[in-house]
Amino acid sequence: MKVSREQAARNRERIVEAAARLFRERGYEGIGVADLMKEAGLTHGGFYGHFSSKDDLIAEASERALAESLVLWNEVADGASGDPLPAVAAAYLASEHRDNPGAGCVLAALGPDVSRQRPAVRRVVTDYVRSTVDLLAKVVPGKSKAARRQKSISTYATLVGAMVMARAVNDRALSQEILDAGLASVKA
Amino acid sequence: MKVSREQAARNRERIVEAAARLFRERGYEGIGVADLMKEAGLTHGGFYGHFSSKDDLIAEASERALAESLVLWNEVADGASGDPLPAVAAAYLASEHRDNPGAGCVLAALGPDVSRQRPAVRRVVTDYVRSTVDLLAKVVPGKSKAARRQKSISTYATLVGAMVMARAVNDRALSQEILDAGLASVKA
DNA sequence: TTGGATATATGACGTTCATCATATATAAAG
DNA sequence: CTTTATATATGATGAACGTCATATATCCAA
Repeated sequence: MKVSREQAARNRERIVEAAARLFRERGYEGIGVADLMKEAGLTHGGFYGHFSSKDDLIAEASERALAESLVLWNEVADGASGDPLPAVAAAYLASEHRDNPGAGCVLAALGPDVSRQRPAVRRVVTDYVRSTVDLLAKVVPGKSKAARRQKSISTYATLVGAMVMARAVNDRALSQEILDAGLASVKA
Repeated sequence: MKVSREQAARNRERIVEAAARLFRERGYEGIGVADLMKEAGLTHGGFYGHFSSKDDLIAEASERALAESLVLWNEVADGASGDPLPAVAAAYLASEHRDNPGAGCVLAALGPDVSRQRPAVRRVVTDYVRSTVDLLAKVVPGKSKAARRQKSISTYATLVGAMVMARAVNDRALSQEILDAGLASVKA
C-alpha cells in the first residue's frame, strides 16, 4: 500500500542505511535485494521504486558509509585531548572496530571488492581517500607539506592493512598483536 | 570419457591453478564452478569428482596461492643485492603487482573476503601471515627480537594497506602516489 | 469528498548458481 | 583380449538471484 511522502523517504533512508551496514558485513555480493529489503522492514518488490538497480544502491550505500566515516574521523581528531594522531589511530585500530565491520571503514571491509566495482563506486571511494589523506596530513608530523602528505598516506595504509590482517587471521592473540603493532608504528 | 591417472592429476592441478588466479581476480563469489571448469578446459560436471564442494576448492586454491606467494617472498629476499627490505617492498608495491591481482598477494586481493570464509580458509591464511611475519622479521631493522617482530608486522600492514588502497582508487596518479608513499615509509 | 497518483505487496520471470544422476568412453587390471 | 573401474560429459535439479508486472491500498490534490 501507499504511504506518506515522509514515510517513503524514511523507508528509502532505511534501505540505504541497512545496505551500508550489510554490504560491509557480508560483501556486495553477500546479500541480495530481497534480504536487504527485509532487513529494512519492507518486501522485495518495492525496491525498484527507490533505486534503478542493485548497482545503484551499491553506489549510494557506499557513499553514505564513506560520508559517515569521514564525520567520525573528524570527530575523533577534534575531540582528542592532546595529540590527535594517537587518538585517531587508537580509534581505528580498536577491537570494537575490528569486530564491527558493518559500522567501520569501507576500505577495510570492502577494499578489494571496491576495485571490482563500477566507476561510480570507485569514484566516491577515491574522493573519500583524498579527504582522509588531507585530514591525516594535518595531524602527522613532518617538516614539509609534501613530507606530511607522504606520511599521511603511509599511516593510512598501515591502519587499513592492519585492520584487514587483524580480521583475516583466525587467532585472537595474533589479531591483537597486529592491532598493537600498527598502533605502535603510528605513534613512533 | 575417462583419462589416464596422470592426466586426471594434471586436470585437478589446472582447476586449482585457475581457481587460485580467478578467485583473486574476481573474488570468491565472483566466479562460479562452471566458469572455473571451463577456464581449466573441462566441463562443469567433472568438478565433484575432484572436490567435495566449492568451499573445498576455495580452501585448496587459497592455500596454493599463499604457498606460491611465500616462495616469491623468499626468492625476492634471497635474490636481493644489498638490503633485502627495500627489494621486498619494491616488489610488493610495484604497479605490476597492483595491475595483476590474480598472481599477487591473497590478503590484498581477498583480505575482507577471507574474514567471511570458513575456518579452513582463515587457518591457512593465519599460518601464512605467521610465516610472512617471521620472514620479514629477519630483514627489518630493530634492536630487540620483539622490536623487529613488531616492525615486521607494521611493515607488512603498510604493504597490504597500500596495495588495497592503490587498487581501490580510480585515479592513476593517486594510485601511484600511494605506492610511492608506502615504499618511502618502509625505507625510512 | 472525490479522483487520480503512487508506494508497497504479491507474485512471477528468466538466469545463474551449486550440486547431483547418469551415460559414455577409455584407462587399468586380470 | 576381456572386464572392471573411473574420469569426464551431458543434462537435470531446486534454490537464489536481479528484475519486472500487476494489484492494492491510501496519500494527496482538486
